[in-house]
Amino acid sequence: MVDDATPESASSTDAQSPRKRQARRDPDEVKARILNSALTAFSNYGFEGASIRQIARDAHTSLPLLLYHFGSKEDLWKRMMEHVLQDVRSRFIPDEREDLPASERLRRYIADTVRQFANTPSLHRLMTLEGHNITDRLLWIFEHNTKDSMRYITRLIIDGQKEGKVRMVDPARLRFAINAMAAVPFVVSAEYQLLTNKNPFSTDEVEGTIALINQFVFVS
Amino acid sequence: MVDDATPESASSTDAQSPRKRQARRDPDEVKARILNSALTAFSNYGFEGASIRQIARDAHTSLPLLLYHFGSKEDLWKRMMEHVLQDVRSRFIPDEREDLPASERLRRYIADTVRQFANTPSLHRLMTLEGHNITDRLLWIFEHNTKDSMRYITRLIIDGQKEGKVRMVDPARLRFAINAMAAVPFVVSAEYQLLTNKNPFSTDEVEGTIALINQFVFVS
DNA sequence: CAACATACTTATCGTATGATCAGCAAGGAA
DNA sequence: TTCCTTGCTGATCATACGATAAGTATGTTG
Repeated sequence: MVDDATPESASSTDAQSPRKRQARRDPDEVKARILNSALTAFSNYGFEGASIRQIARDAHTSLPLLLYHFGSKEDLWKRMMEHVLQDVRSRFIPDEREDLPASERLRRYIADTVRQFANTPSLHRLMTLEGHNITDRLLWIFEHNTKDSMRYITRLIIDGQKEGKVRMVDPARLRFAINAMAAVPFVVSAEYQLLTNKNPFSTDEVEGTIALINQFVFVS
Repeated sequence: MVDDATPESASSTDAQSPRKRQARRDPDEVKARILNSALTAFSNYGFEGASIRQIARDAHTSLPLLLYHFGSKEDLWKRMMEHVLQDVRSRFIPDEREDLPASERLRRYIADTVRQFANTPSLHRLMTLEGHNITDRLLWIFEHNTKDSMRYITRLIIDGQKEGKVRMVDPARLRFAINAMAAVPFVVSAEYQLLTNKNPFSTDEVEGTIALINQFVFVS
């Protein structure tokens, strides 16, 4: 799982590692630290606001080494994005169990999505930061993630509506609403905390958010 | 109204202006241009990502003049925020008509909020950019806007629930959900357009968004 | 051992950033 | 007419930015 907060990461020099033992210098470790720092920085400050110098500093490395491993700021952004999306997918897609009715799979998707954003609030922040303007980076996200995800959930909504379980509203609009409600408490967590005196990441709040979305989406 | 796109602004050298006619040089005009450019830049790139040099350039002025009028980047941000919040309030608060039931006022609040975000998507982008971290700027927004707004709408929700018109869910959570659904289509408008091939700012989409939120909030 | 690739460092590039200061020009008030 | 405030410009500051080049260790492979 992507670690959103701490720079620590599992070493790849473990016994079961397939590659030959690489003595003391392990580039994968510093790369992982850089990717984690990059996630924090890009999601906090946006692409142009983030400084790869600062990212290198946070990862306890130097700027030239960062650029040696990742080439450029743009490339670092993409590698970071691939890293975090791969992590998302690894915990998501498995639920293709065709034996479940669509509405039930939608219910699971909602819960997974909320927990996903709770675990990795940076992800949705990244998409929010890019989502207002058509840039190369938005198109990149769209091709690598959004498009497939959208297709999948639209299917679920339509099938769930046929089952009579899902409220009859425009699927695209509903998907946006689900995403919005699932993400916003974590994206603006500080504001949430100021307003409600509650930690949106706590189990109670996460479950409450899921329950609210379910109330909206499914017909009673 | 705050103009989110064009740098043009109404001149204050009109005949009805109370201040003495000020010859050719009118600082208010260039100040207005700067504020509009600042809104665009800060909401696009975040506080640290935005460049006051570029803002000055967009406003057809120089950096020293910008700093002469606004002092510093931080101060410009605050003046810009005051400017946009004042504009929001001027089109909002009037609906304090006590003769209407709370649920009806909530219905109006929802429609106003959606249209507000459609008119000034930058505003919510600004709050999203600040909302994840407790900074001086977030606290500033909180004190100057969020707190009062929250108090007002929480009242409406609770009263609406007493009237039996509003779904019985936690008021704070409901407010966040309303805000999220009202804002997100405009905040990530480019993504919205890519996914749905529809313009979220069009009248049809705005009204559709309002209708969806109403379906969720009010009991049938 | 020699040859070579990989990981990394130091020094430096040109440019952009936020900010300051001295000076100037154009009113309005005395 | 003199003075003073206000609006504005040009030059310049130290610092930060993304990026590159040259060189140095530390392996692994032949």
